[in-house]
Amino acid sequence: MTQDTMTIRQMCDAFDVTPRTLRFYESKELLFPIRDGQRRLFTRRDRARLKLILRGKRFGFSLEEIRQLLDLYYVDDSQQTQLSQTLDIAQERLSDMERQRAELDEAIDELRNQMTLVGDMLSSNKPAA
Amino acid sequence: MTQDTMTIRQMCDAFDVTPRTLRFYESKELLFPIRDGQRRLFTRRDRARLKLILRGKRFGFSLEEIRQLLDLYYVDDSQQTQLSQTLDIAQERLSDMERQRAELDEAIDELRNQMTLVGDMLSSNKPAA
DNA sequence: AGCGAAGATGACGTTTACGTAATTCAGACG
DNA sequence: CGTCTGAATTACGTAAACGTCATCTTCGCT
Repeated sequence: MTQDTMTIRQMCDAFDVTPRTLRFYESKELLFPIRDGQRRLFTRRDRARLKLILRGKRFGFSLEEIRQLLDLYYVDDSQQTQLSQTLDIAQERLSDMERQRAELDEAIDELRNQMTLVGDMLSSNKPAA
Repeated sequence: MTQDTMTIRQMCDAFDVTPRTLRFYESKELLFPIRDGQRRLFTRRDRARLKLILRGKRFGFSLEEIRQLLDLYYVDDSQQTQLSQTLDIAQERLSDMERQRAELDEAIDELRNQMTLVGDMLSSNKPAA
């Protein structure tokens, strides 16, 4: 079974990142590994967060934006007063993402068309050569 | 009617970018404004390209990646030999975008769920207070 | 002729997101 | 006990994408 905590190297292998990256994310308060002496131990929670971080990056979010999004996923009961504010942020992000999805659909269509055109140019000229 | 060419300021107003940005894009060969003396004049083609550049950025592409994509959109006949190679690049980009689209769907779903949960927490605790 | 606004041209500065040593430390092992 | 290995810390370096002066031209007016 998957262990409860992982060393930095295990994390690197599992997620294909460097130790530097993990330490950097910790310094930016995106991850909170516990310590065994001075060594970092990454918990299941850290792994879940890292997964979201890497996804966020693929979407073009900055680490700071990702940090705010992560806060939404890990809400503890002491934050109740901030919840509705957080919800507002989430609503904006959601709108952003839906806009982005619409744009992406459009862009995919355009790219497909363009590729068809280029493909036609290729196939219509080759026979002549 | 929209003019055939635009000054740098008109471009900035139209696309909400700075002059520096436009000059920078020219230096990176993303735009090719013509010159009137030493002044830049941006053509319809530059406008089309800039639109694609800004969209590409929203998708998280680097300027260099965008430059390669732009090449796909502005193919002249002298490039025939490179076309199929370009097509390969396009195919990869397309796959990337489709993967991103799938991930985005998933992320939107998760975010929606999370928001529902948080919303429930809010509405179930308020009455008690 | 003179002036102001728009634009051009360097050139150095800045932020983000790490890379890359150099050095240190702590536990494992022969 | 010496050493090797994995990891930590510190700190300087870097690429991308512009921002921000400081000059310098060049029109268009008055």
